[in-house]
Amino acid sequence: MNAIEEKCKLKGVRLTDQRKIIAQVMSDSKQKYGTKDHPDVDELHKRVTEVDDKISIATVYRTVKLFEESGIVEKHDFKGGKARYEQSPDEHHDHLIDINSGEIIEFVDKDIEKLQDQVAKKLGYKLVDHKLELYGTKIKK
Amino acid sequence: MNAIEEKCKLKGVRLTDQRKIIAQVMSDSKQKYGTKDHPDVDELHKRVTEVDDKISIATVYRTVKLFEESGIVEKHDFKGGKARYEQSPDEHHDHLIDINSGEIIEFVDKDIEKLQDQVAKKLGYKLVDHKLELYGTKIKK
DNA sequence: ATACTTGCAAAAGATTTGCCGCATG
DNA sequence: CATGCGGCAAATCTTTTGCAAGTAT
Repeated sequence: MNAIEEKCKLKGVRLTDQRKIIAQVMSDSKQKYGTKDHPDVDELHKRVTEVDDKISIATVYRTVKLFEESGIVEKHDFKGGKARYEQSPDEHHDHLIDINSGEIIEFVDKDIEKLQDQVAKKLGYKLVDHKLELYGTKIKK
Repeated sequence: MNAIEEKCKLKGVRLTDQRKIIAQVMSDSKQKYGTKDHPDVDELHKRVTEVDDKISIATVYRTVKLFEESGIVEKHDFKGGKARYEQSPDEHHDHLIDINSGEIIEFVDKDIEKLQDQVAKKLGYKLVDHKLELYGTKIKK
């Protein structure tokens, strides 16, 4: 059983055949597709229909939303207009997006995180969430 | 003449009556509406039609896009689905969004900026752009 | 039985575009 | 005159939803 199914069980999210397939595809996106990708709904639908071509795109939308509300997957609104998803990571990370290739590199920087907390506090706020996206071009060596 | 009109002239963007009104409304958003707001297209249209009720929402869309492509205004995709705009600031800043009130606080943190550059470089990238949004709740004292 | 799921198609919300008359250089 | 601009409505794109039928508990 993949990690997403595990979490569904844990959170009491019912696992139907369709949801299992979507869970599998999202889990696979780490292993199968080179650099871990962050597929949008269209891409997910394409992949799940390779397993079962009866699954409608509405179900994919409903399922990612359900998973997101249960904290099982994360939604990102990178530039481009379509929401993109990834399995919720064990520990938070941010993203650097290659503006030429679209490739996404994940990174963690504890110092930045700490500074964010401090900035929020200084402004009189408790930090609840944050979004950090870096956009860059590859340096040729 | 307001700052947006100035920039249009500088960049050779033709100033029609409609564009002047939109430029004025965007410039005013700093002064007139309490905390500087970052209005979406609907809100802009509402304000613009108070001056000239013939202006269509398509024109507002076309104009903010034009202004954005000329670097005169900045577009933000905060949570909420609709793009929001602000006059391009003289110096870059990031945003803290109050998740209860929707209020937006602008801030600059040079240390965070520096770290972002370093992170990108370490990953083999030249930083071209970035987006940092903090979401928080007000601390009561 | 009862409540939840799904597929389909229609609806909704944000944004863009084609067309055609109008304005501006 | 020639090119660009704006208004309107229709089109597009992503996402959501109503409904009726199917599935799981």
